[in-house]
Amino acid sequence: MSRTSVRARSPLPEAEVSPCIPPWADPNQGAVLRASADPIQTLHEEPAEAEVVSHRLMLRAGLVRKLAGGVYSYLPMAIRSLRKIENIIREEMNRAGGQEVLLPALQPSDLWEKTGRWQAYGPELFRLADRHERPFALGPTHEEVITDLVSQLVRSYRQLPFLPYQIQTKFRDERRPRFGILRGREFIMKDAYSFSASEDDARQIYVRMQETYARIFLRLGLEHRMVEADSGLIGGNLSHEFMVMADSGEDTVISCEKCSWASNIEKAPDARVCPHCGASVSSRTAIEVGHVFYLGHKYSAKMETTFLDASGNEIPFFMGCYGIGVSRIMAAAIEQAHDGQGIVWPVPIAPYRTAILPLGPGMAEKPEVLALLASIESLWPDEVYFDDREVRPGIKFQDADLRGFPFQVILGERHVEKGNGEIKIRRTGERVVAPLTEVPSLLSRLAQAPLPEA
RNA sequence: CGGGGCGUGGCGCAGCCUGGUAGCGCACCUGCUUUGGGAGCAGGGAGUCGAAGGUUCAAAUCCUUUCGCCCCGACCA
Repeated sequence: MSRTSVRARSPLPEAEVSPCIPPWADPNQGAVLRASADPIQTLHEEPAEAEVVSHRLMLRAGLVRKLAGGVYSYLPMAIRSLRKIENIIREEMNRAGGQEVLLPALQPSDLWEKTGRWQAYGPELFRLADRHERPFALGPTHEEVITDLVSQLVRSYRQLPFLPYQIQTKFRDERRPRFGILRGREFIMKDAYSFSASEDDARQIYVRMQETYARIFLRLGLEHRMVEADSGLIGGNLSHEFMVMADSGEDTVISCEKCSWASNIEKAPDARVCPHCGASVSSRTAIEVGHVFYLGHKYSAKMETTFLDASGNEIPFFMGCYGIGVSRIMAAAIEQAHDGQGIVWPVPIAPYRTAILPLGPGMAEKPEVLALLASIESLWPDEVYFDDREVRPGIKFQDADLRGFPFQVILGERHVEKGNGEIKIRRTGERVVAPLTEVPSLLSRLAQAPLPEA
C-alpha cells in the first residue's frame, strides 16, 4: 500500500501528527462508561456454583466468569480494579528500589531439575511438552528463572543489590481449586526477588519489603496484619505473611493484645500467651495475600550462581523473595468489605469511584445532568459510571449497590428541579443533598475521608 | 487423592423413582402502560437434557462407561 493511500484513509488529520500530545489525544480526558452501552449485566439470582461471598458477588456483579475449575475470565470491571491494585503495588515497589521485569511463564524443565523442584513440586506443577517432546513447566513461581537470569547479568558486587519484580499470571495445579478467585489454578501475582552481596544487605532489603508491603495494604484500604509464618516449599528460614482480615478467611491469626506480636496459628499452634511479653492473645480469621521470604543461598547455591565480592572471591547471591497475590487481593477486599446489598469497594481499588444515577425518563439527557456529569468527569477522569439506562430507579439502586461504587450521585426529579443532587455513600449508607454545582467538590472531600482502619 | 453432591435455554430450578409431544421463574426481543428501591399486560425467540455406548416400538428418564463442576479433609499468593 502506498503512503498516500494510507494518509487518505487515516481518520486523523495529517496536520495533527506531531511529537507532542495533540488535543484530541489528551490523556487527561477520560471516558465515561454509559450503562446503556455496556453489555455486561448483573445477575439477580445466586449462582449455584459459588459458596463464598466474594465469589458469589463477583459473579453477580459481572466481574468474572468461570472457564474451568479454578480458571476465570476477568471482565472489564474486574480489570479496572486489578489495574488499580497493580499500580499501587508498582508505585511502592519502584519507591523501594524495585525494577519491573517480565519473565517467561513457559519454562524449560532443566532449570527446575537444577534446584530439584522438578520432582519436589509434584503434581502441582503444570507440565507440558513442546513439539520435540522437550519438557516444560508453566511457572508457578520464578526463583529458578530469575536466578538464572541474574547470574548472567551480574558478575560483580558493584552491581548489587538488585531487586527485580514482575506482575504476571502464575499457574499452579491445585489439589483443590475453590472459592473462586481466592484459590485458582491460574492467578495474578506480583513476585519480587532480591539479590544482595551480603547477608546484612539482604536482611535490610527484607525489612524494607516488610515496610513496603505495609504501605501497599494501607494504600489499598485493607485492614491487615503482618504475621510470622512457615516457609513451605519456597524455602528459607525467615518469613512473614500479610493477612487481610476477613470473617471467611481460611487462616487464623493470633496476635498479642499488648505488643505487636502476631503469628499464623500454623506457626505457633500452642501459643496461649504472647511469647514476647506474656500478655494474652486473641485470634481472628484472615486471608493470606502476601508473603516475604528470606532465602539466603537456597537457590543461588543449588544453581551455582555466583558473583565476585570485593576480595575477588566467587560467592553465591544472598536472596530474598516477596510475593503478593494480586487477583486474590481483589477477592479478599470483597470478603472484607461487603454487606447484604453487595460489594463495598475501598475507594483506591473501586472499578469506578462513582456512579451517576439519573432517575426517570429523560433525566439522563437534561442539560443540568449532563453539565454535572462533565464536571464530575473533569474532577475524576475515567472514574464515572453513568447509568443512563431507561430502567426503573430500583434497578439502578440495586445494581449500584451490588457493584459497590463508593459513591452514588442520585439525580431524581424531586431534587434536580430544585437545583440539587444527592450523594449516597455506599459504605455507610449516608446521604447528602447539595446544590448541583457543589456536588463535585463534595465528592472530592468525601473521597479523602480517612480510611476505616489499618 | 479419599468422602459426599450435582450436570436439563444466559442464570436459578422442576421433570427422572413409575420410559410416551421438554416445562417453570428470572433474563432476552416487540408493543402499550409505568418510573425514588429488582413494574404490569399482551405477544415472541432461545435447549443435540454433559458425552459415548447399550436396553426398548420409544430414553432427559432404565443400564454401562466416561468427562466436567461444587462441597468436606492434607497445601498455598
